[in-house]
Amino acid sequence: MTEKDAGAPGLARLAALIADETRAACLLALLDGRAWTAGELARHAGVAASTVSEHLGKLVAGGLLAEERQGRHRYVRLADERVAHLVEDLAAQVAPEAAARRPHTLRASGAGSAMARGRTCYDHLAGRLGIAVTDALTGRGLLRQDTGFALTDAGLGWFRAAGIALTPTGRRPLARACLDWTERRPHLAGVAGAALCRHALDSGWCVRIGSERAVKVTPAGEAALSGLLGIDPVALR
DNA sequence: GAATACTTGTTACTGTCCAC
DNA sequence: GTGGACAGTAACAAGTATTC
Repeated sequence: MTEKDAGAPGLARLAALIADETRAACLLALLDGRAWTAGELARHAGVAASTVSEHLGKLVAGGLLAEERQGRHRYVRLADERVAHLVEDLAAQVAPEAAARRPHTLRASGAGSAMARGRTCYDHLAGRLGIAVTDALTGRGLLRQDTGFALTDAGLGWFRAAGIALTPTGRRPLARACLDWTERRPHLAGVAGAALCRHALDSGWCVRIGSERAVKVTPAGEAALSGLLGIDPVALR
C-alpha cells in the first residue's frame, strides 16, 4: 500500500457506514442540527426501533454521531459540523438523480419545494434563502468568495450592527462555504452562518415548517432581510 | 406517596437476502 | 454452502403519567 493509500481503510469504513439506506436516512434527518431519539428516527426511516438502535450504535462507534442519554431517552446528533458537511456534500452529488425521481404525492412535492425554498443545513440557512443571504452579503462587500469564504471588516461591522454575536467555538472557521444540494452553489456556513440562522429563528425572521428542516420566511423576516441586506422579498417566496 | 399502566429504548434471537 | 448485513419479533428494563 502506498503512502497515498494509507487512508484507504478508514475511507472504506466511513463509506460502508454511510452506504446503507436506513443509516443515510438517519444522517439526513440529523442534518437539521437537532438531537433526535431512536424512536423518532425509526419512524422517520420507516423501520423498527430495534433496527435503528443497532444502526445508531454503529454510527456512534464510527464517530459520525454523538449520543447523550437523558433518563430513558437516548438522544443522538451529528458528531460535529464536518460530518454535517460530509453528508450535505454527498447529498449534493446525488441530487440530480434524486430530482429525477418525481415525488409520489402532492404532499411530498410540497415538502420538496419548501425544502428548496428555505431550510436549515445543520445549523445554518440553506436553499434559496441561504443563497439569497450569501449573495446579498457578497454583493454588499460584507463577504468575500474569491479565496474561500471570509467576512470583510465591513462584514464584521454589519454583524455587530445587526446585533448578531459571532462567538468563536473551537477551530470552527468564522465563515466557510457549504455546497447547497438544491441550488448547486455554496452558501454561508461556519460561525457566521450559524449565528445568522440562530438570530433569524430567535427573532422570528423565519419559522420552522413542522418538524422538518424546511423554514419559512415571515413578513417580519422579509422586512428585516430587505432592510438589512436589500433582499427582494419576492425572491424568498 | 404508592401502585399500576403506558411509553420508549435495548438486547437476544431468528429469518431473509446476497455476495463469495 | 458459508458468512455478513439487515430487519423483524419478543422479552425485558427503565422512566413517565395516571389513578387512588
